[in-house]
Amino acid sequence: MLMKYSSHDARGRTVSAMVGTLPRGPVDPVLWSRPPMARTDRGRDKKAPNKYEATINLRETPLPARGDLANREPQILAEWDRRDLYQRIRAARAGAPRFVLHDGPPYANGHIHYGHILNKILKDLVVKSKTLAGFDAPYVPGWDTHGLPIEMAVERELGDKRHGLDVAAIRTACRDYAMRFVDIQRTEFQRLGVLGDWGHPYLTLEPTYERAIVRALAAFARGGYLYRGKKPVYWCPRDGTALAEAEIEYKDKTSPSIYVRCPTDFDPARLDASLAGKRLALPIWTTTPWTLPANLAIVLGPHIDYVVVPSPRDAGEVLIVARELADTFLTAIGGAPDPASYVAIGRDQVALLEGARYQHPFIAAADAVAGDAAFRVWFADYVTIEQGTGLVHTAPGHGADDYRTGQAHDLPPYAPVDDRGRFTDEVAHWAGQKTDEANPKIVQFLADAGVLLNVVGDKVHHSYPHCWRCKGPILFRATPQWFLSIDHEGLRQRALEAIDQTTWVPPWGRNRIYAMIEGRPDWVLSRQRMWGVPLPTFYCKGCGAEHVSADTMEHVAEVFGKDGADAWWTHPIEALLPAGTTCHACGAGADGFEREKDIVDVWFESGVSWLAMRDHTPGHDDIDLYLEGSDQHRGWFHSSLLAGIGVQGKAPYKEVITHGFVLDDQGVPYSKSAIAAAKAAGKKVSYIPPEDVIKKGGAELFRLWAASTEFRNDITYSQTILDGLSEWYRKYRNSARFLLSNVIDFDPAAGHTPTLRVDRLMKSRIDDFVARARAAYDAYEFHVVHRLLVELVTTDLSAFYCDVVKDRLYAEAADGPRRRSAQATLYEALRAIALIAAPILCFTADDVWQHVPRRDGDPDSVHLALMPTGEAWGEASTARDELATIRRWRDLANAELEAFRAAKHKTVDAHLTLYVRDGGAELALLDELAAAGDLAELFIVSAVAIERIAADADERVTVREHGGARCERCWRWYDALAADPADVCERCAHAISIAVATQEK
RNA sequence: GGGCCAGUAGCUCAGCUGGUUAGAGCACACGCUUGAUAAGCGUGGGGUCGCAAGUUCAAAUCUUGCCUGGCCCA
Repeated sequence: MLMKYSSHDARGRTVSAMVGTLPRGPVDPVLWSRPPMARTDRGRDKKAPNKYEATINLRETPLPARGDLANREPQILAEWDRRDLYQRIRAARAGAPRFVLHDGPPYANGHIHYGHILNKILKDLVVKSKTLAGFDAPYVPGWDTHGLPIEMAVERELGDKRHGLDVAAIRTACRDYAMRFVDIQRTEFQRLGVLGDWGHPYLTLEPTYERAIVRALAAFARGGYLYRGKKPVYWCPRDGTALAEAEIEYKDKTSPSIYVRCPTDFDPARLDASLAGKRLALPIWTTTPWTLPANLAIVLGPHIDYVVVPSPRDAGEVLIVARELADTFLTAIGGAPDPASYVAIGRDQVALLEGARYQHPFIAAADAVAGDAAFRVWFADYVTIEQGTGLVHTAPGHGADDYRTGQAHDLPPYAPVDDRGRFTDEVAHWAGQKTDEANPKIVQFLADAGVLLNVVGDKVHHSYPHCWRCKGPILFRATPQWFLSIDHEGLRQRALEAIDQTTWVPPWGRNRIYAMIEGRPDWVLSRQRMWGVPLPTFYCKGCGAEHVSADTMEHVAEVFGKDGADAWWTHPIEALLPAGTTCHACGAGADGFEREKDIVDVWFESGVSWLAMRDHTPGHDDIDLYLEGSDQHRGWFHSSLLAGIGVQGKAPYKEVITHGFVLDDQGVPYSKSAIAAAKAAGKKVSYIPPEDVIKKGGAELFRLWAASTEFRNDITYSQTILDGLSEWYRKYRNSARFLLSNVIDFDPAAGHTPTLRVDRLMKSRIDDFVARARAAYDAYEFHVVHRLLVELVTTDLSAFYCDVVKDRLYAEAADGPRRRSAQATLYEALRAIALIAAPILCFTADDVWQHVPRRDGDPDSVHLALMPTGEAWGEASTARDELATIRRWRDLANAELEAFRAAKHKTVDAHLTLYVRDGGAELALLDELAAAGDLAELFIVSAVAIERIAADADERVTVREHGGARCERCWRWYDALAADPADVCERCAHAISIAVATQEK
């Protein structure tokens, strides 16, 4: 076998084969190996090839210079899939300490966006880093598949066809729709390199999941948390159905505009002495006269300034009104604005009105549904001074704000309007009439009663909610809903305690969710929809009694577990009830029951995912971590916590991590819609579709982006950032190539260790890096890992160690101790940067790993490997100090060499003199390095001399031409060269003889 | 309007419990190299630490207010 002057292409391979250190294990030639870089373009070099170049230890690496990630990532993914990498990791970590990250289910609707990308990659960083740290860290993705957006999308797709379909058929269409997007999103998530059990995700529409939902409800029912109450919802009187926020369209509408005075017996002199002897009335403004029969309170704003104005109709009466609205108010009721006549009322005096009684326009106090609590003045933040009077007519059964006020002051959500929008018999004059029919009659009635301040027929044109289906105006109306009581059995308190037993990252997450739980009202569980899991309750057709039974629910749960929630609509009612069920009130049998029509809030569904996982994937009973965007303090963290407390008495998680939102460089949320809106508003913004990035630079870029940013804050995304990350990627990849090409002939089993001082120092630096990177992974500080990697690769390896050690690697005898010592360090560096980067650069690190000479026990994928432990430099570290010394003197020398180079000299021609202060550790170190003959290498010059100077003299470096003779092989200058060949140095002569001898074997 | 959070060079990040001329990488400029070459090395410029008060011998670091932005509510 001859290789002495063989072609460049063959050389690397030949040497490698000779020492037998090609990567062991299966190597797929198509995927993992690329032809070595052709060097035929060398002919273009200005200089002729060095005659000794063939004896230099230049190796090739099969790792291509360019990532070509857009093409290679899919190949690598296919390879992972073919080798069943995820399941092999599971098998490899069987029995190891478990770490369970529980996936928050994205909604199965639409393609993934940047928020998803960030979230899934962060989760993958956790899972991969835990796996490399030795944990058994499974990842089972999930999807939220029920709910209104899907149901609405399906209704749109079906169009008029939906009218002929029964519930089961529509639900089937919803299921198909959801599954379509599960498949789409699964493909998109997998493309990001996220490893998980993609073949068996958890889905909220699976029968076992639906069973878990009902089981959780049963647990709450057993504890007595469920009750039926009333709450205002959007209601379409033509379709006879409740509507969700998303089903509302705002359109302009003309409505009556009425100002109504409500007299009080409150003495206005208490507001201001000048008002003594007057009567005070409260003017309210509304565009929905039909809600007046349900008026139970008037609300003022605590932060609004009020004035008292004279009534234009009645000299003995004064009206209180928001100062800002006084003029428009008086104009509207036919008076003349006269600021001089206004009496400003201090906030403290206005506050005296709290709880004051007023007289309803047409209902006597004795007839009030709320008894003594009705018809009083309260204060609330939602009062504005945009329109009206600054005094808000409040009907707890007909408005969301009104409802809250009602809750706060023991007022019922009174709504005497039926499903068709007709007044019930409770309403004296207009019973049976539709609200829009009754409106003008009510206005006339008010005028006749002398409480209308403006004139009959005043109108207002305003934006008003309409039904998305029939396009008609909607009502806000309290209807019966199922609630989960938050304060029953101390649920709220126990949830708050559980918050304090959970680790929140970042720590302020604790305060955020704490405040929300502390202040939240009861949970409205029911939704008037089809696409979900029914609330498993029944009603007795005979006596109307509710049947809310934990035993019945558990029975229903088992039915759902077998047949799915469709059973609610398809099975006979007897199949849904345990045998022998009777009405607790009248004793009627199962055939006398009817089933609930409402379904469960999807937040309750996702809130029990931890419970559903127990049946889905064994070993998920003990969840460590939830990781979602910070908006989930309100959402999933919140619902999961309450479900956890109610069902098992503790939170379903031990630790909760949140990340911020993806914003562009101007702070605009990075979503298609927000970017479009910002664009419309004249901002210079643009949206880069994720698929474009993947096509250009691969998903690895997204992973770098997610890892390099401090995710607990909001995260900026821009082309500039991607460009910067691409640069770093190239640096990483090239450095890995350099390392690979210089250890390709290194046999890890041969027992070489770093022996030279600088090699040992560098090995120590790598150990420190590894230890710190691991600590950063433990703290989920991926951006710190990223920074550590950048610092190690750019500063320590590329700019320092690799540069310095090149001479030894190339010029020393291939198997010489000085070269092996360097290789031993480079080998550790290579392993370290592959293993530490693996969670982040999951494709590239695995690619690199394929070419790393294997140690016994090394797996075929980096993701099956274990991270090294490393050893952090302590407070006092001689290695750190010594490296700092070397780097500092290099900096001093480099500054001097700048001028030397400017004078058309090469650095390697230089002879340096270091003027080092006597008596210190620095001098000792430099002396030692000089004695070992390693100093010239460190400065990449031909020679370095040391001069001792006084301890207070100025440190400096001088440079001059070395002179003498230049070695034709290593290009350094010497005082004398070798005898044979006569144009190289002694060292090179030796290396040549060894190389020739080896080749002739 | 309320709750929570953030604001350090063009970009991404350091800067611990307040203490020397605020650091690093990338980007930029200039130079070197051609044995990491669609690479590598060196040198250099660049920051009112969001703004304003205050506490202190001393503040990017503590306090207050304000501005800008985000999330969640209203």
